[in-house]
Amino acid sequence: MKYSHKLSDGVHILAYVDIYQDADLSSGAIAASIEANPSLVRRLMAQLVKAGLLTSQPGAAAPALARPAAEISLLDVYQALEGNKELLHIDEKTNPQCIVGGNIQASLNVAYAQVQQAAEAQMAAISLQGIISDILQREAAKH
Amino acid sequence: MKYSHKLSDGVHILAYVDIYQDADLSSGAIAASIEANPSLVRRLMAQLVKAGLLTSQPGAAAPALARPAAEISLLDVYQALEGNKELLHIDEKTNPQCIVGGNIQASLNVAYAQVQQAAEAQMAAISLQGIISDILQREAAKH
DNA sequence: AATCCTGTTACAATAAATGTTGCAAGTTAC
DNA sequence: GTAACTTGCAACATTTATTGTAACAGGATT
Repeated sequence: MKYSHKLSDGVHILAYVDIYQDADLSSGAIAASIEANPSLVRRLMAQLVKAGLLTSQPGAAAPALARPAAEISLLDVYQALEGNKELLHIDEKTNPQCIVGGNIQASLNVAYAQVQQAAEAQMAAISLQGIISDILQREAAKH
Repeated sequence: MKYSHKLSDGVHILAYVDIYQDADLSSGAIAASIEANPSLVRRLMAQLVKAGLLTSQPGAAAPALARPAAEISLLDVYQALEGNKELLHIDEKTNPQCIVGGNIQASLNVAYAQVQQAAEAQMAAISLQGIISDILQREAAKH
């Protein structure tokens, strides 16, 4: 399959809404920045709204962060857009009559959960505010 | 795309080789345990051999772990089969003329590298021996 | 010599992602 | 109040990384 960049695009949307809050915040404008199409942006925004990270108004291009960027973590965005999607994936079709095939799924589930937890702890430690500040610093450094 | 279970299948192969070392270790026998096809198993085994985790002999069904299972980590297997594949993926096509689009790739690269490192540290802490022991314990608990 | 095996390649099929299109319904400006 | 925008949602097409399948040269075993 293709690799997902929902998380990247989701962060992009939230950062855009924060940085350009006094400019055009239509899905078309944001899509131009992501170089994606407005429909995808609206799909992602709908998920961010549902997860309580963003507010929006039907009919009006007026999205806003639902809470301060410092209180939104990368993990919040990940879970909003990817749900409980695991980073690593079990092979769910193994031969149950084999010692290995019959038990490895359970064993790997434990191991993968540990990896997932480590990754999520790190994602929780990264805030949207940190990313926005980094973006603005990089922009300032260009001039 | 499909989700990759190369890592799961790779661990499966290594565990199988260790547990069934006195039985049939042909790619067909291992494939039957994974419920995959022998060609896939041979492809994965070739990568494990190249990475120095497994030994094999052309023409003879005689694979063996290249070093003790306690000295093979989940990270070793991951890197053998997935190379340097990142768990999270940047959107590489953003508008460089936008403050967000022009800088977010670099910002997210840093953030994602931190997440990757946390996940890899956890993978490094999980040994093949640990997984094999867990498999054998689960099997024993069935009776 | 016959039969199995590995190692490798090329191509087909599958599945999860994004792209595209269309439209009902809300909002704003005039 | 109507024209021109917007969001929100759904259906379908396209893309692409994966696994599946088939074929075959060459080594190993009996």
